[in-house]
Formats: sequence, C-alpha cells, structure tokens
Amino acid sequence: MPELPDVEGYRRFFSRHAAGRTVHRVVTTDPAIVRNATPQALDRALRRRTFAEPERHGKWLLCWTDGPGLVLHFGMTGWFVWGDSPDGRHRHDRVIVEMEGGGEVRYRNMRKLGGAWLAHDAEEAVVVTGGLGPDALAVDRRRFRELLSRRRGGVKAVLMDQRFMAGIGNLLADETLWQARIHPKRRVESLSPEDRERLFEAMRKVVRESVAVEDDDIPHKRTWLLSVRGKPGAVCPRCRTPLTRTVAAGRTTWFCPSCQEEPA
DNA sequence: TCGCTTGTTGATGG
DNA sequence: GCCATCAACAAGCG
Repeated sequence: MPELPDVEGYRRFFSRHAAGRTVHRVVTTDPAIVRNATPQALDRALRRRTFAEPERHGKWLLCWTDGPGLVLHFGMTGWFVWGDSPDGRHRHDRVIVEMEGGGEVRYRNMRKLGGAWLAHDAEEAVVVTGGLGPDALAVDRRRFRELLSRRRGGVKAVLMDQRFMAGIGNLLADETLWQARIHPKRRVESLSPEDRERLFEAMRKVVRESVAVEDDDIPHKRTWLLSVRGKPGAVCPRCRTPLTRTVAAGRTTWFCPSCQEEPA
C-alpha cells in the first residue's frame, strides 16, 4: 500500500525487527523479484551481516548492514510481514530474511511491481533509485518553490514525479490538490505565488499528518478527501458538492468541481 | 469477460 | 527537447 507514509511505516517496522540483528540466511522464492543480483549472490552478500538503522527516501527503503544494503521498492502491493518461524509463509513472500536467533522479515509483494536490489554502497543505491528529488517529508519551502519554478505541465504529474520530489503518489496528490484548492489539470506555470504557497502548505500538512498516523493505511480524518475518495456518491467533505472523477497524469483523479477552480 | 487498482518505465506522437 | 498519453509489467477483486 505504498506511498511515502506507508513506506515510513515499513521503515519503522524494519527498524523494530531487524536493526542490530544479524542475518542467518536470505531466502528468495521468486528470483525475478531481485532485480540486479541472483538469489545466491544476495544471500552471500547479506549472510552474517548485521543490519543498521534503515533509511527511507521517498517510497524507497534502504536496509543497510555493516556491509552492503538491501534496497526495496514496494510497488503498489508490497509490505512487510514478521514471522517467528517459517510457518505461515505466504506464496507472495518473495524475499525472506531469516535472522540469527530466530524470526524472519518477509517482503511480501502480490503484483511484482517494485522489487529488491543489492547495493554495495550509498552511491550504488543512488543509481538504483534513479535520481530522486528531495524527500517530501523533509523538503523546505524555499527548495519546493525553487524546484517548482523549473517545471512546466500538469501540476498533478509534477507532484507525482519522483525526480521533482520523492514520496507523493496518486492518492496523496489528490489529497494535496484538494486541500490546496487547486484543480488537478492546472499547469504549474499558471500557478500564482499564492497558489504555490498553498500547494506547499497542503503537501507538507498531508505528508506530516499521514506519517503521524501509527495505523497502517493512509487516513483517515473525515475532513479529508481520502475519507470519501472513490466511494459511490461521494461528496466534497468541505462543501458537499458531488466529487468528479477524471484522468490526470494517466491516473484516476478525484476532485471537487466547486472548491478546485478550473484550469487557467 | 471486463474494468479497476496506493507505481514506474519506455514507446509514441504532438 | 519537453510534455501528454498509453501499454506493459502482474495478480487479484467485483
């Protein structure tokens, strides 16, 4: 279920279960899910290594050891499961990290979007993750403004572009635009300074509050678009106007035709 | 059977 | 070169 807040949850999960622990063995049940190494090479590289604190950048999770690191992307259907023993493994558990002393972290991924990579150092991880922009949780106002000023085109496509800023996906983009009262088909070059300010504030609020939710799934609050998005007969939580469904940036997009003004 | 899905990439066309 | 669109990847659900 991964956008930035979900992956932040996986980072905490991995930290809790694996940081400071040593790898007994890495079992790969689906060789194709490891994108840049064989299952044997992955096992050999990580076995007897001890995990450090994992890092997250956008939707990517970097699980470093005292040697190389396991780099994970969760696609649309990836998540972690902990097991005390090999019992109860699921057929979608595609990479399993068995720990010395017992227990295992399972990388479960139904559809095989995303995957696992082996990185020998930070530089290699940058190559794997492919030129990400600043993390959406960490980017500051000035940088956001500066990056936005260099872009053209549909605002939703820009928000979701991981090279612009890392972490925003389809749902959080809709939520951000709705909270900022900006139409998803507006072009960024048409946004006023005030629009840009509201966009930054909304993005920061949406990301921060989503991450603060300890629970699994993205929110939540009855005041958010996400609480009604996609439901039949959904109306705007602000003004009760029926929501509109369209396609923007190639993705299903929900917005309020009353609150979010037409594209300029 | 068809359409739909929280992601990303590469082809194609304007 | 930039941008928009769409198919593909893959698997499950209604």
